[in-house]
Amino acid sequence: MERQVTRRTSSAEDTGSEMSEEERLMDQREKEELEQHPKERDASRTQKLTEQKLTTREEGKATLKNGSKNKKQAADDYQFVLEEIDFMKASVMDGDNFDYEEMEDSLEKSRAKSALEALKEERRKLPIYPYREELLQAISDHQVLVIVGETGSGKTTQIPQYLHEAGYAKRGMIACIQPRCVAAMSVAARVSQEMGVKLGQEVGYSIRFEDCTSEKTILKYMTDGMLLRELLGEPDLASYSVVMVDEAHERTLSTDILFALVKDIAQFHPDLKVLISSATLDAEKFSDYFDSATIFKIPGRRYPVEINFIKAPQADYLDAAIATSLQIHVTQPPGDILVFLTGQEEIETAEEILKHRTRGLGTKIAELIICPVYANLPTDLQAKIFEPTPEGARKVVLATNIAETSLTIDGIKYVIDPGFCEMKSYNPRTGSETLLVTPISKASALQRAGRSGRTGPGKCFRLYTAYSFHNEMDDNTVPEIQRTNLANLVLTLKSLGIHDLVHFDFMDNPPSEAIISALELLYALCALNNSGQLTKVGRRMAEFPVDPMLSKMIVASEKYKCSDEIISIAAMLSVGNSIFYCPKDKQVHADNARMNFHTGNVGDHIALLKVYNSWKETNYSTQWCYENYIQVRSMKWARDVLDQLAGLLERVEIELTSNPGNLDAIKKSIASGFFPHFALQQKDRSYKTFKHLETVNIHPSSGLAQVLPSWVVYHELVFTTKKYVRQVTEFKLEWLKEIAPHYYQRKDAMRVLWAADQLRLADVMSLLRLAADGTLL
DNA sequence: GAGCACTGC
Repeated sequence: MERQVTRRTSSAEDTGSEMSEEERLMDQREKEELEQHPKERDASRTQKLTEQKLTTREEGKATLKNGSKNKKQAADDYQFVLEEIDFMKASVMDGDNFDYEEMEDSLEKSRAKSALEALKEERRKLPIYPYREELLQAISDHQVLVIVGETGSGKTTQIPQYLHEAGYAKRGMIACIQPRCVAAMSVAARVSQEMGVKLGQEVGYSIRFEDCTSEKTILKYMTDGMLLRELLGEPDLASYSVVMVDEAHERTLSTDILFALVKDIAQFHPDLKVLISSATLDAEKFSDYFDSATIFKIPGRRYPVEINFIKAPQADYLDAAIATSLQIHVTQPPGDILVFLTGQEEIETAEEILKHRTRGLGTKIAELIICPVYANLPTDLQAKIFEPTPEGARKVVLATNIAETSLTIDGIKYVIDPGFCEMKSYNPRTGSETLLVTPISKASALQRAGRSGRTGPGKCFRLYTAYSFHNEMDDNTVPEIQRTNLANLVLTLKSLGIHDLVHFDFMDNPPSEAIISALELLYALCALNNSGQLTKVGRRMAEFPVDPMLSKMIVASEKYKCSDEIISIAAMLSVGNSIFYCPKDKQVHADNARMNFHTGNVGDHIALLKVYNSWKETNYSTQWCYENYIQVRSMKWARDVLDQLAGLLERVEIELTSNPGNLDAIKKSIASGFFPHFALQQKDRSYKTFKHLETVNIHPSSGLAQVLPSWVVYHELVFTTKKYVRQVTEFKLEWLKEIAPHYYQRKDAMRVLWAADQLRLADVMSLLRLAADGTLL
């Protein structure tokens, strides 16, 4: 039943001989400079690097202008080791065993005939088309099928249609699960066109904040989280005949849970068909997990991509990436360049250096248009990457991982892959998150390389050695379930009635400490009782699509009569760290604008509330956002979340009450959810966390970073260059008795007294009093 | 004195 993708292999050496003389010269120059300035990557690098570049690159100009000597040696000194990786050759496969006229007749009537003709022609040209019958047979023969479909095979748009044409929709909806909502929307739109029906009718999509389906819907494209939420109301998926999990290799937290639940459901519902569609090498793993499910392979349509590894390891990948971009620009045929960098800061640095260097070269080289792109970049600036490159110019896109899966840019012919990305991992012991520059996996490297071969043959330049690739890089990225806080996942599973989490059949087990600390947290929040059952509080909390400490804060706001303020704060916090936009060149202005919301040192939570309310007062003005360096996109998202939370309040019968003047009530509600996140100030401006005795600092972006109250409650603890607490609000120790007497014990008070350095006398006294007067057990 | 990417009845 397995199909092998046809592969094309060819000699690995030939590109080396295509190097032009200029290229060799550039190479030589770059290498000399790299050797002269070996640099380690460190936190303060940016400044240094920029300064250095601005001076040393002047020499590069001279060399290029004069041309010069020693070409042979240059060629020997610096060259890429070339190795060709094989991809499917672009081909049009024919084969015609399917009657489209018949399909048409059975579909809705209202449609443009000629447009449909063109679409059906396109459908037939997709690589998947010749496999239609065989695929349908396989689905009919097996309840679970793993489908390996390369990019461009047409699996996402065609398989649900094939299933519909084969009559599966008569038994229930055909769900196609996507990891991203843009994909769900755009694919649904495309499929509705192909079927000649109106979007939202037979073909629809369902994503957060938008349910574009109707009674008639038979093909439903939806996000993974959406199906998970639906499962809470319909645990047996009775309204579906087929669930196809697309892009399963991305392994989001939600899809990992879905795998386990769907596997379980399938055992009791033999009529439910399960399709797992994965693009990469881990099909075997999916097959094993689903009890040796059959694997069905479909070739894709992609152009060959030539892979080049660097010969010797580079001291600094950013340096090497910039050098390589310029080298490509000067020596290679037209085609845009995509460079994968780790973050905003790095992209801004690279942009500055590139601008300076190309300016230095003046008219000696063709125009190089530099386009930065990262998730936090305002939408209007992001749009620049999609503008067509003018004749004679070349575009270089400096992107984060956003370009690996989320954004597709046409016209990219060259990919530069330094082999790193910034990744979050979670320490369940301390509850801290770490943001770390990490080597990417082989799967990720393949994905990146593939970005150059979408519209024509491409080239990928990897800034690491072939040896590193084969011997040092992991095959796959560690799945999210193994590097994230599981409190929300555990709450979801508990509300589905799954209690034995340690023996739960995950595809990759999360660390048991992560499950245990999640259970401990839920117990501390009173969401679970002694026997691990969901309490009434827990059931209410599970209704809210936010992390448990946030949902507890919301539930607690009922008591303090400030649910209105609290859901606004929760909505703003759930947007994450992207409310404020701080471009490097306007940092002072942006910082000033941000500090305007901190008057009165009310703390970051209440500052967020002020931001939201101020925006609301301007009638949700975009202009206001620009003036205040605030991301419009984030604010709109917060508004949608807020609407949703308000609706859910009603559902769990919590009255929407406002108590704007009573800041203490708001702070107490926050603390009711976040009491595990208390910290005490030490004399050296750092803080000691009450429970885990971690030494932390208030994040410099906080309004309280200079104020330093004795006691704070924080939203999150992130470990970047230091351990920072972000989103901080003052808390009064005497509130502890009211809020979390069950959580902190006398021994915690004594331990923090013992562990903290140079406490203020007043704080020592308060702690002793707390331990002595019976407040703490 | 700091900043990966997604996403949720």
